[in-house]
Amino acid sequence: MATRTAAEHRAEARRAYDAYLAGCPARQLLDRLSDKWVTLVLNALADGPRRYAGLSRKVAGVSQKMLTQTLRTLERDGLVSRTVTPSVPVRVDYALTPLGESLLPVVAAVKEWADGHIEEVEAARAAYDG
Amino acid sequence: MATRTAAEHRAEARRAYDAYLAGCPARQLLDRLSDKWVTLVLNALADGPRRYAGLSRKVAGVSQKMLTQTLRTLERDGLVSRTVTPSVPVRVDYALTPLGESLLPVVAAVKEWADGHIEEVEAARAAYDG
DNA sequence: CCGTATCCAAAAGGATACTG
DNA sequence: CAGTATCCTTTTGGATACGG
Repeated sequence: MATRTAAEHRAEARRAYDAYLAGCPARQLLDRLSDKWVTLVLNALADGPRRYAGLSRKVAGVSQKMLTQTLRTLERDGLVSRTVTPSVPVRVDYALTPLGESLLPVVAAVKEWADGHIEEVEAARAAYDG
Repeated sequence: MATRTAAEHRAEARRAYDAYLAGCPARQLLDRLSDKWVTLVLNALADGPRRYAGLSRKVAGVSQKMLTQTLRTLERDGLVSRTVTPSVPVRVDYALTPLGESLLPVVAAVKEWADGHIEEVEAARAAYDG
């Protein structure tokens, strides 16, 4: 039996990790949800459908590229619906799907926690830095 | 009064956005929480304190660099405590602080949602791609 | 109005080597 | 055991220009 090098050990560990990821889609989904634009866009759709320009205003500072990219991903994942009205100019409405609605309370809770505990966090930072 | 160029408009909008961010620390905190390693490490500490190596095993695939960086940030933000026992070799324990405990249900809910809805998301993706 | 396409700078993050 | 330091690749994401 051949001696195994450290590099071979590492390569094997990495394959095992990749396999685990492939076999655990929930981990990948968790990574997806851990995106700031996802959280912000879902929260922006909390109180009803919005048009593209409306979202762009609500989620201040988001670039066209990131907004479109995030919306496409959310649509593909079944969290957001996209409705095109073929007027001139075209009108596009985004809304939470039932699946997206089921996620909303969760991401809203994250936002609320941030709102409610920012002062404690800042105090901790000041203590740590000082 | 001078005519304002498009570039100047953009620059002003960007300053306004930056100012808003500076005045809204909750937004920055939300961005922090929207980090996959943060979610994973906090969940890894859910059932009690863990040592560095233990966390490294639990959060499979995390590099030393990212684990240390995440732990330092969480410690600075007051979410995780770091306890050094000066034995030989040294022993370091990480645990959730009360503040971290208050956040745990929220991030645990995100994880649970991912676990419970991954099949629906994958079905949506298949429908979107097909 | 609602995007897409491209380029490019900045940041994230893994690999590796080394230390108390 | 629990890191730190460095290099270097990959990814992210903003700016800009253009199209249906």
